[in-house]
Amino acid sequence: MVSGEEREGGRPAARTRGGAERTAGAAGRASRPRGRPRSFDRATALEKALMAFWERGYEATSVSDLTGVMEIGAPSLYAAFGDKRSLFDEAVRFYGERYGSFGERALAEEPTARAAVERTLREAAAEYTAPGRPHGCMVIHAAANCSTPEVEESLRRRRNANIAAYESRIRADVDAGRLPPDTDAAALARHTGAVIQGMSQQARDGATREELEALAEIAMAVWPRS
Amino acid sequence: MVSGEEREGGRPAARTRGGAERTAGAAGRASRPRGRPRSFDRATALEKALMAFWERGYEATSVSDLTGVMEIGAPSLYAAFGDKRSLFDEAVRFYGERYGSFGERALAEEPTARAAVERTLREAAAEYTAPGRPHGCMVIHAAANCSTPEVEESLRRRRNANIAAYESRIRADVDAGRLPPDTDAAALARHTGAVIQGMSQQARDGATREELEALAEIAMAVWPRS
DNA sequence: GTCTTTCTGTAGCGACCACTAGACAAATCA
DNA sequence: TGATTTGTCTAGTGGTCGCTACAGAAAGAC
Repeated sequence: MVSGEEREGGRPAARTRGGAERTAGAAGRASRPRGRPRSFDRATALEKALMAFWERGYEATSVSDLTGVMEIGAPSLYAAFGDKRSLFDEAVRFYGERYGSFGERALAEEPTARAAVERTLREAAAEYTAPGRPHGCMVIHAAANCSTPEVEESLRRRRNANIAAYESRIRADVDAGRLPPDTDAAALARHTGAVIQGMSQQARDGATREELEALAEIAMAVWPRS
Repeated sequence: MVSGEEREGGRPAARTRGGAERTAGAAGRASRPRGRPRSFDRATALEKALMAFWERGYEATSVSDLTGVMEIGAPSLYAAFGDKRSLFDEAVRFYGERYGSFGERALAEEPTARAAVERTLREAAAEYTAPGRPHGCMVIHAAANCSTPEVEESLRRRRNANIAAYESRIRADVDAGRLPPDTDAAALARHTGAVIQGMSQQARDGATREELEALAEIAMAVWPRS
């Protein structure tokens, strides 16, 4: 095939030929690609697929659904994106860059973990209910009921990594004295995660009873001191 | 058919003939059921089905999976339970009675909403991670990615009803003076729900941005006052 | 124009889905 | 002993799943 990249299964890899990277050849000779040009825009087709996956989840979105919303035939989909799994992975990556990065941004830009989490929660309320796109977080919802273990595992690791990111940021604030030294960083991070995806989701993802009990105890602090 | 009960589709309804309700006839004549007796215990088969649905969700649990764990043939399943939807509904009802009622019990038995919620959270940490059965809450997880709208709607109403129950109980405590009068009962109820199923899940179920923002603001109260 | 390359549309692959017809088995009733 | 009733077993049904072979269409290279 064109370049040396091949997938493990022997199927040819999805070729990418967007508007930007069409310089080819060895000596920088700017030649337009040979053969019949693609009749659809790859990026917008990917975004349509993302919306479908986000709305209905991985399993419940059939290739027929995808070709419908992307307005292309099945062979074009497979030529451009590989298979359903690869298209989903690429959609999740696109989602992470475009829609799901407000939490990381807050962690990077706010001076304290508290400010970062407060901003994250405020933005999540808006992001998760924004009009014109599916509600909620794609990473949290698209893996449920998934019968493909690899997809489930990949998304689970993303969620746990998010919680770990909160935890390390909180721990850094504790070490720096911006939070009291007796702060239970792990439990606090799990509380933040709980407000985002819930105790039940975390239990499915391997949290222990002790971890959930610590989360529950901290959650009680929101109650008024009478 | 045996009795007048028929389903709308014209298919015969699932007949129940467990160990307790085998008195039949008009004049209380205790006659054992005619015909070949069922070769499996309906209740244990239902519990096996419940575990499968709880573990994998509705869509991802095929009838083939069900007949496997229930150790019966497909015709026996359909004769005893109707169809996959009916079996799932019955399993959810069974789950609610057997595993998912600790929240309602706490609301009924504890003197204040605070105590009820505190106990519920503590018990949830144990229930959601109990060994020997699937982790997490079946009602929260079994509907995700579901391509059957009726199932999704039914479970969504259950979740919203749970939140409404918390809200009314909190409102009762506010009215009775056991909580400060400026308590935002709806937001507090949504916080409790959030710790159980998360902001994202609620956004999928129709919560508005304003509701989620109120939840986020209250969740910040767990942070230490420095 | 012809050749080569690449994409697209039709049409269909085998596998699995939820579900069931029909023959046989096992119980009660007479 | 039949006759009746009901459950189970075998072996499928039509439908959808993810995926693809193949022929034709549309571009550059010559």
